[in-house]
Amino acid sequence: MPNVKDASAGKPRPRNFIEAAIEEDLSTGRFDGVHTRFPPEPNGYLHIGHAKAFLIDFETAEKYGGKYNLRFDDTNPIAEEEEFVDSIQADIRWLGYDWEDRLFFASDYFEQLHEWAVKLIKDGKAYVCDLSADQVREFRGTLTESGTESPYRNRPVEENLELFERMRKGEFSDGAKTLRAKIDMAHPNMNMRDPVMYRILHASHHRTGDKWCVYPTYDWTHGQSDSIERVTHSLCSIEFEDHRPLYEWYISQLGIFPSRQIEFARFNVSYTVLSKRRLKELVQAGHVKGWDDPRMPTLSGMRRRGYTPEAVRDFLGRTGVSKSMSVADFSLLEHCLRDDLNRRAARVMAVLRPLKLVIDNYPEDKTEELEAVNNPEDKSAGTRKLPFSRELYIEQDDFREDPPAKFFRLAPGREVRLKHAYFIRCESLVRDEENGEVTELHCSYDPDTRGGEAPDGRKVKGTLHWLSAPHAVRAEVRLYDHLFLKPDPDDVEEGKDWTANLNPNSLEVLTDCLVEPGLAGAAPGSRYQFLRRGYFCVDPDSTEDKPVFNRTVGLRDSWARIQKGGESCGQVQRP
RNA sequence: UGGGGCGUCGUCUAACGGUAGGACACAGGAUUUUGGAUCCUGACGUGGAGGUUCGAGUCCUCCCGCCCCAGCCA
Repeated sequence: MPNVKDASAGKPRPRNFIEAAIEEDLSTGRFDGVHTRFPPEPNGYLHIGHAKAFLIDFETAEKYGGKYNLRFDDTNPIAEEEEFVDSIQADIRWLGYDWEDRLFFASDYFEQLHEWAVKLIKDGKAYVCDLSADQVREFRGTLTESGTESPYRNRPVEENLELFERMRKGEFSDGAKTLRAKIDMAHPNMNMRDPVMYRILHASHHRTGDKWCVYPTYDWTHGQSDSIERVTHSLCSIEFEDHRPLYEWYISQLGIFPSRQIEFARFNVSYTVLSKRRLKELVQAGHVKGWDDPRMPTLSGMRRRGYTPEAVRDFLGRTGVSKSMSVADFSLLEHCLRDDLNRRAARVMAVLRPLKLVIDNYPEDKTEELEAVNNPEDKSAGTRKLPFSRELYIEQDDFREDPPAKFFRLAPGREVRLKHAYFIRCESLVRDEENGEVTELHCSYDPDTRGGEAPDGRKVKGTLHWLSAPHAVRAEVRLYDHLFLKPDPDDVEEGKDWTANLNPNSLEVLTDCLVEPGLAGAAPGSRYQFLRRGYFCVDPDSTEDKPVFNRTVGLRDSWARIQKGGESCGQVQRP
């Protein structure tokens, strides 16, 4: 299994409340092993919140030497599609997990579930109800008032059996009847007020086709599926806590393997939203380009953005497992990303907003090759040759005609180092006659500083990245920032909704960037560190002659912080 | 004003009834051929009030606050 481990791997992880419960079960003999499951509904793409959930399911099983299943909870044919069955598996595999031969579908248990429903009917524990959806709601009562029993509640067993059979055959229209468990309409827990077990749905299911006209509800399916698979600990999110009595009721009425449901808090991340409904809205309203838009918290979006499975797992592992409301800091994710990428990403140079620079005392027709290390954190990554010539490009913001305090970069009369190359001094500049903007810098270089070191021992405060004009390759770079302006997207003024917090600048596309010649034709998914800028990943939109890069995460930028003054930051990334 | 759950630095989390610790974030410094990385330092917390105890984040009582539930969604 995924043994790659994060920095925190060595330290003994304290036991969380789930592990404490499991150890209790093991010591009392309630269970003699641990078997878990991840039960996604194939109705959308997985996001980081789902990842947190299956990480808990899978790693908990592994910790106790047990197995885990992947089971699709496909009980609602109207919402579910084969496409998601595939994407969900791909996303889980991407994070490094393998359920081996334990891939299941709740729909595999439809026949068994039906038999059990018949048993409950025969036991007088379930009945066919003719109330409409609206009536069922009215009869259910409210949070503070108990409900009213359905007039169909005491139908004879034989009649229930016959009606249920006819429901199955499709003799009734959608919604005309339901099969309900007979529990207690006055129960303080709404879930126990005669919950619906089956609804009539003349819909085609992605796996069972048109075989069924009745489909089981979540409550009637989940616990029994766990039981069939002999899942010991059915870990789920906290909103199912008040479903537990029902989960246990069904299992005990049936007298089958008693899986235990344990709930944990849902996972949230600052500056984003994690509900399928909202994610869908972002896609449909065109706020993002699709489910795999690199700004999306979906696993497919994060993958495209260049996030590594190791960093994502590290992030998820560093955040807690508890029952209290939790919002993980996006900055922790960024930290995990930088930590991982710093060790493995090859360094290259890329100029995002080019400013031409001519070295007047460098021979016009000369080109030389300079050696550059690929990764100072990993000597085994080796070195590469970089072409250097008289005409170069540097970053626009690496030059200031009138440098502010603490600005260490290039300015008139100043000397800086070109990374891996030479010391250069700015001698003069050329302006655009119309608007007065600086369009070109003229510099001199010191041939004795080849490689970046001065024999006389003099120092420079700044080191810039650069590209040889005739050798550079054109590229498109997409810069991403938080999707929302506030840590909590719901933090809006009266009358406005979460979309008011959408960050209008979450994507900035730069089309005239330049990168090292070695990056032409880089394979989609390849990751690099653009020196002094951040970590970037090749996007699938890349073409033979024009690579496209996504900024995964910027480098920590203490200069940006100085410029911003005391104002706290972390959210604003500018190259 | 029904039921269920949850409250420890800004965030996520530790702490047999015995010095409230760590990580991220933040602030300062050292170092540096990336204003990166690395290293050092600092500031910041037990929702509140009582009670038990030599001693309470931990035990008891009351209060306050937040989240979930009235789908034939999951």
